[in-house]
Amino acid sequence: MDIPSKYDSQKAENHWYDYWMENNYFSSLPDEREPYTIVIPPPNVTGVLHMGHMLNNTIQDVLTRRARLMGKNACWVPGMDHASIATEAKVVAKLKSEGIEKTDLSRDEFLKHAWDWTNEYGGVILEQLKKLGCSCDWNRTKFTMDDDMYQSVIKVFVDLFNKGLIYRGHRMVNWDPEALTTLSDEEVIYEEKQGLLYYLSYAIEGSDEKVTIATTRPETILGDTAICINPNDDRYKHLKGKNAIVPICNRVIPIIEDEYVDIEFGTGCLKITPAHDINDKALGEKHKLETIDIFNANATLNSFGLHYEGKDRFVVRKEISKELEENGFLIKKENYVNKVGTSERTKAVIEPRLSDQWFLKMEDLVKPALKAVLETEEVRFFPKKFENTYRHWMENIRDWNISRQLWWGQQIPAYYFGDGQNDFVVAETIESALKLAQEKSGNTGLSKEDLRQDEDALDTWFSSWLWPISVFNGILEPDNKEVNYYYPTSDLVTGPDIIFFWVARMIISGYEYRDERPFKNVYFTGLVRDKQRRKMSKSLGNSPDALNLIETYGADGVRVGLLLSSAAGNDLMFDEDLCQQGKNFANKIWNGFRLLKGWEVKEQAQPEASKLGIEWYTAKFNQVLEEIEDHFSKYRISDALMAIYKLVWDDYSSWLLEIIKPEYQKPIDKTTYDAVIHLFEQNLKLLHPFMPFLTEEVWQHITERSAEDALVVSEWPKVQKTDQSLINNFDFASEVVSGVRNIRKEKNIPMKEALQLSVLNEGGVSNSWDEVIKKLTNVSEISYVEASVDGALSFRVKSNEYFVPMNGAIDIEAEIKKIQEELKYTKGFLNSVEKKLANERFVNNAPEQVIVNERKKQSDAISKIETLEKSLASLK
RNA sequence: GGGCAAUUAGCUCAGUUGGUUCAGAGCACCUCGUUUACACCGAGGGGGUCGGGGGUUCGAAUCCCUCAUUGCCCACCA
Repeated sequence: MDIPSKYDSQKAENHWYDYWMENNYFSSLPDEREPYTIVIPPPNVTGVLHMGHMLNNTIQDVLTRRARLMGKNACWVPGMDHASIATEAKVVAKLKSEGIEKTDLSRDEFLKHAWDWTNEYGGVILEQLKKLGCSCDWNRTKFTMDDDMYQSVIKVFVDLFNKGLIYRGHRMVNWDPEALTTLSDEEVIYEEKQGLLYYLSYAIEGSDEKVTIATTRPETILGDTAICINPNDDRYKHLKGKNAIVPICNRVIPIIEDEYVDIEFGTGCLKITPAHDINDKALGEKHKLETIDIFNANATLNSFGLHYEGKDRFVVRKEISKELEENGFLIKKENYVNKVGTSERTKAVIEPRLSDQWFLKMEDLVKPALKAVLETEEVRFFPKKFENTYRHWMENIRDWNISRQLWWGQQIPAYYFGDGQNDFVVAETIESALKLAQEKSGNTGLSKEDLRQDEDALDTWFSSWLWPISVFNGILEPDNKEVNYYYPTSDLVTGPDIIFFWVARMIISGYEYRDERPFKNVYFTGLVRDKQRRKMSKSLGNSPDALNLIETYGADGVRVGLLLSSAAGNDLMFDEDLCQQGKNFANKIWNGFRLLKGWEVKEQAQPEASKLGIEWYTAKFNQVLEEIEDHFSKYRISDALMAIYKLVWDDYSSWLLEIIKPEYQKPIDKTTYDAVIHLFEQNLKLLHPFMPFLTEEVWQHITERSAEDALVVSEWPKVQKTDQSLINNFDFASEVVSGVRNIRKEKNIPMKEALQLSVLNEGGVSNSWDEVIKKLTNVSEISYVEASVDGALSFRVKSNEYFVPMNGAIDIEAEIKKIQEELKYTKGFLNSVEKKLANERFVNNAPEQVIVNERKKQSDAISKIETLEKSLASLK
């Protein structure tokens, strides 16, 4: 047999992935089986595979493959998200590099470029997922901008509008001056930045008095429309009812009073700029102040900026502070750390800005979604701690700003027919819009040409919140066979960073549009960090190249590496060594396969040791399988993997294979061989979800298989009743084996040299595992004796004492010392047990079983002490 | 500022309702071994006052209080 001693991952991976695809093993159609459905968190169409994806999709694949083996109709729906801001930004940048400005293009022209871009770069990440082994149903690949997906979004918008849940509002929103669009609150990231607090002096109208205010944004004084003081602040009582004069522009503004002002902060005196601060806007409305917007969309100043018109806000900040200083308005500057909102996508500093936007009322929509997670547990979170986060957000939810000033996305189906605030209609098609507009305006002469569709697109999440429904066309055809079969989906695997963006909103839309949860369980993965606990990111350059990793360690090795230490919700400290560990494991299994393949099989009697070994491992396998099932039921994926790892490496390879291994170049009996092949195959089934390629490779070569017998579609083992006594007996025997090995080690006796072993056993019962012990320790004979053996080294297991006769002189002193130490420890242990038992309060209060256990410990210790003392006496 | 979580071996983490030798696992480390599946290996071994302090209890890694440190989330004061 000529099998290389190292597993060649690359060869196997290409071959078996093609094989699975050719046999359609990943594709799913509704049938009579129980469905198991996962919808992929659609990666951005702009994205390339990073470690976060690797982890996330490995977990999904493990769950999917396991479900498939368990006989369920497994359906993992892949797809991509059009990611409006990110993609539009990339396309704009690309066009710019070609000398084309977005503003020079029509909407349709721009969209054509965007589609070209999507078609060229879009599928990359999905191809990479195949390399990882992901068993998605690729026939079902969806894109959030596909026609049917697009139509679903439009239909939902119209529906929500007709229900009165979508409204148009003039609101202060988070404006990204770089992307020239609005962001939702969730897309704004606050960062601490070192800035300055400027103390500015404003003159009081009609007097020589001055008042000092503190601001971090001196450039906004040109938009000031009031000064505000706290009515309880005695320092400023005399200013009530007076006016102040804004420096530079010399506008006269009122001094108003409001308890909102913090007397302690700054000077206790606040300038109000309703156009550029959310709190100022609230005060402005309350006190009916004028609103002066001093910025253009790109955050340069407009004509209200006077001589600063056209300059960027940060440039102006520097220049205006200089001008203020020169003219004596600047009293002082202080260092000040404040939190500045930045765009998640472009990193630009957010500008609060007033504009017309579309909003979705959340208050009522949220109710069933809140209940499903926190009361009925129809949707369960793993780990549970994220329920708190969810609750907090949902209970304090604000209306969702769903419009974006972008072209790449679903265009808002609102059509304007006049200039009035209410001169618009919302409809799925322009035809029905026209009809509605004619009715609303009373003008039957309106034509399509008179309608202008809203320029804005919808927030990307407004399409992905429908994902679990729309991938099965459940919005356009709510009663179709597919959605009825696959929905609700089973598990969702995603990161906690999008719990609000996506998870919560899918639950909301699920109840609104299916009156049912979108998924039963949500598994939150952690973030992948590097060894120094830094988040892996492109900008830091600390993220290893995914495909390189797969090439180096094999997809299976990488999968194992990622999963070995990633409890749900805990960040994963990624270290390539983990992949090495995975690769080593793959090689270990590979060599187990080589060993089996190398044996000559013959009809002959089965050795007793082999028979016992097979029986024991069968029991052990079942015991561990039970553990594994328990881990899976709690989504403890890495614990499940570790249980299998130890089962295969320790119990199967180190113990079972050594027990049944025939002598060198001797054949193995068929009974044992068949049994061990079966057990090996059982192992492969447990391993398959984690290491799909290696296991399929080995599976197909250990036994001749036809295509329908591929491992990927075989059957997950079922838990059988376990004979615990087999496991207990083995554990005992393995302790004896360790005892002998220790003596070999201590005395440097090579394995080749056979030993004798004597047992002093009070009961005098022979151990049925002697054959196993003999084989694993190279003991030629085990004899049962009535008294201690002279000239021998000894060790004890439970109350049995074992002797290994030595040819040379025994160091009696050392033996005595060893026994004395053991005696000392055991006596100390007995002492503590007896102290406990002598404590009346313990005996009275502890449960019965605990006391029984303590008494057992006591009697065991006593008999062990007896044994030890006898040995000691005989040595002396 | 408010909330949540965490702190156990060098590293990454288990430890379910307090109670069997409960102080564990994997990796790393050390010693020995190139024996005929695998040195990507085998056999053996060392290593922790369970973040500090206090309390409840017959009994605490586990429950309570407190302090410290770290992480995350929410809000945001010019």
